[in-house]
Formats: sequence, C-alpha cells, structure tokens
Amino acid sequence: MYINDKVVEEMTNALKIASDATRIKILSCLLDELDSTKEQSEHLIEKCVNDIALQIGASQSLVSHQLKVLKDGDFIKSRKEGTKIYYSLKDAHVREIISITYEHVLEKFESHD
Amino acid sequence: MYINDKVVEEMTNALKIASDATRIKILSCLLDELDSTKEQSEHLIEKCVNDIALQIGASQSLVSHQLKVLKDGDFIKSRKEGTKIYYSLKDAHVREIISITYEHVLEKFESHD
DNA sequence: ATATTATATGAACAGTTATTCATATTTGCA
DNA sequence: TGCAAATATGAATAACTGTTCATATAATAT
Repeated sequence: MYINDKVVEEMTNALKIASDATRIKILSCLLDELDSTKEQSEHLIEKCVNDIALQIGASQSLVSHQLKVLKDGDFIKSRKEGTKIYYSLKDAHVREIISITYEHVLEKFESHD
Repeated sequence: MYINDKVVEEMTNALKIASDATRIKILSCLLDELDSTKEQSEHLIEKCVNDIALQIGASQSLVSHQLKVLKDGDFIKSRKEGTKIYYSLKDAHVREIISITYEHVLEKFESHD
C-alpha cells in the first residue's frame, strides 16, 4: 500500500502529538472509559485547565502548553465560559487511537511476563 | 479514567515508535490495505530488508535500525530464511493504529481545506 | 578458503522537544 | 478603576532521537 509523502507527514505529526506522557494523561482524563469491551459513552467530558493540571499532577503552564499542541493537532476542542476554558476530546478517532494503544500495551504485558 | 504511570509510559513508548515517517512508511508497506471500508485481508505480507529499503527509498542501514525499533516495540515480527530475514506486521492493533491515524488525517484535510 | 549477498551495529552529529520560570493577557467582580 | 482568578506565552535549557557513515557479522555458493 503506497501513501504519498504529504499523508505520511500528517500521520507522523498526528502520532507525535499522541506520543507524550503528559498529553496521554490529558487525553486519558478527558476519556470516559478505556475498556473497549464496554460501550463507549456518548457523554462529552469537559474539563478546564486547572482541573486537568490537578488531576494529572502537572503544572498549569505545562498543561496549557500541551493543550495548545493537542488543539492544533485537532485532538481536542475548547469552549469558553467566563474566565474558564473547557476542553474535551474532538472526535472518535482520538478515542480509538488511545483505546487501541491501551489494548496493545496490555497484550504486550501478557505475552512478555 | 485513571491509568497508572507504568501503563502511560508503555502507551507513550508504543506511540513514539509509531510516530516517525520512516517507520510509518515501513509499516505502510507491510500493510495490505489502509482503506477500512474494505475488508482487512488476512494475508500476511512479508518483506526483506532490502525490498523495504527500495520501496520506501531509504538506506539499508536506516531501515535496519528502524526495523529493530519496530520489533523491540512488538509492532513487527521476523522470520529467517537463508541470508534473508522476512519482516511482517505483528498483530491487528498495529493495523488499526495506522488505519485510524490515516482516517484521522483524511478527516482533518476535509475539515480544514 | 574466498567472495558475495543480506543484515546488523556503534559512534557521532544535527535537529527537535518537553519542561520550567517568569510574565502577559483576559474575564469577572467589588 | 483596581483586584483576583484562569489561562496563555516566550525564552532558555536539558534531554532525546533520527540519520549517516563506516564497519561487523552471518549465511551461501563457487
């Protein structure tokens, strides 16, 4: 299967965005359920910057920087309400990439230990 | 959804492995079909180092280095036959990660242009 | 044994990036 | 207007990583 350079580049960018511990933590805390055997909830989880920072144990500045990366990469969207900005996952692909990677890791654990 | 640090670390590692242009090209050329609307073929595609290098237009050394990374990360497996070593995708998760990322990119193109 | 083919490896360099710190911007409210 | 809360930004640094080049290993055939 041949894919052109532009598509490879965009795929690389998308996966680079997902391949960072801080960003995975952010995405995970915006993701309701990782277990794919359970039904994906349609409920949209929204969290503001400070809540995310507290939940994942990172600084406000770091979370803000990484939220920008995730947003530029179309992984999340935002909604303004007063001084707060609520972030949430953008679409199903993001959920799937995280879920499948999660399963891949679990399977690796099983087969190697 | 809370996942522990060890799992986050492994997920990060797995996605780091996938987030490189050379490695995506290698995986793509070991992947029969990217279009998820078509049925995933069960046919295993096997290619040796030099064939891959020629197909993606990279040096033998670079491909060998990256095949090692992909194999250590459980993305591919290998089979020896004489002097040649045949590589192929390891499991369905790898196909899915690549396919979904591909779709994510296509959708991004559509929504932004 | 020697040559050839196929693949792997190690060191080195260049480019990239995650994090921190300090500061700026924006909004709501008294 | 001035203050506080929430978020964003820019610069600097430290750590990481993809690629190249040269060389090594392994297997096969003559």
